[in-house]
Amino acid sequence: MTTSGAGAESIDHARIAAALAVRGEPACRVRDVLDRVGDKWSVTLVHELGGGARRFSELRRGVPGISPRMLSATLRGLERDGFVLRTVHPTVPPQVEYALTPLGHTLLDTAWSLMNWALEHADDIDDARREYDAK
Amino acid sequence: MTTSGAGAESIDHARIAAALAVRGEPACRVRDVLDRVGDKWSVTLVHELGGGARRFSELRRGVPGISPRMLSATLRGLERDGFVLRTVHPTVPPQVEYALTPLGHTLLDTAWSLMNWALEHADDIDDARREYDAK
DNA sequence: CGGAATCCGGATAGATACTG
DNA sequence: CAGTATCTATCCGGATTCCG
Repeated sequence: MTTSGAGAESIDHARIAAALAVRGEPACRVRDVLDRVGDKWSVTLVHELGGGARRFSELRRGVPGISPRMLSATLRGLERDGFVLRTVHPTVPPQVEYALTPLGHTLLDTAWSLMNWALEHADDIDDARREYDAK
Repeated sequence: MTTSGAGAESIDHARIAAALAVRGEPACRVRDVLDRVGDKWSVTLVHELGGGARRFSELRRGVPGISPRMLSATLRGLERDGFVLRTVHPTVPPQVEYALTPLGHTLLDTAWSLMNWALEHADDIDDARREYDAK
């Protein structure tokens, strides 16, 4: 058993099991976080904002393929959960800045560890797929 | 130990950015992993298998709400990526066991750190939502 | 027991056009 | 510039039924 660095020291196994068992419960944000990590743009945007505050159109350029609709909707969700702070500067033309909150930065950290795991094991996954598909 | 889940020590920022930018690329399993973590049953099943090998109907009972269709499909996906080993015992009636591979265990470790983060910050998220919704 | 096949509804997300 | 509105395609996942 690899008792690796973070996450292994004090996992509340029972609470995680309970959190996974149900959706939409009050104290069970585990499912919400997994859903968010899995949605199409949230992690990408959080990652982008990890480099510093960005404006709407900067994000639009920095995240190729995202539509204004999804950019707006995803940012609103991130803002609602307290991961992103939205600041409107009352200028003409209007200027809106998005930045990670401290909470958003901790999310980015754990997302990084997940993505880093994915990079480290990408070859293993590819190998397994080739072997599986060979049959 | 090769990987510590903390994620702060040697993140390949550039490769992660590249991996997030595109979907379905050869070496970019980052997106695949995020999608898998976000899908409805994969993490739950991996978590369940973390407790030891299980048979199909054991999983069906152990994971309330899952349909045989999604159980089968999710297990096949996990098997294809090398996270789960499927063993058929040629008995009557047939008996099939699913177990985590070593790779699957490392996935479970990183998933744990993510879920643990979610548990730790569930209150923060709830607070942020209440504040946001108040407006 | 351990699935596969089929059908179907709701959510997710893309494209496009328009506005303060 | 920073979004919203609408319309639509797609896909995920649930229910049901059947098979080896």
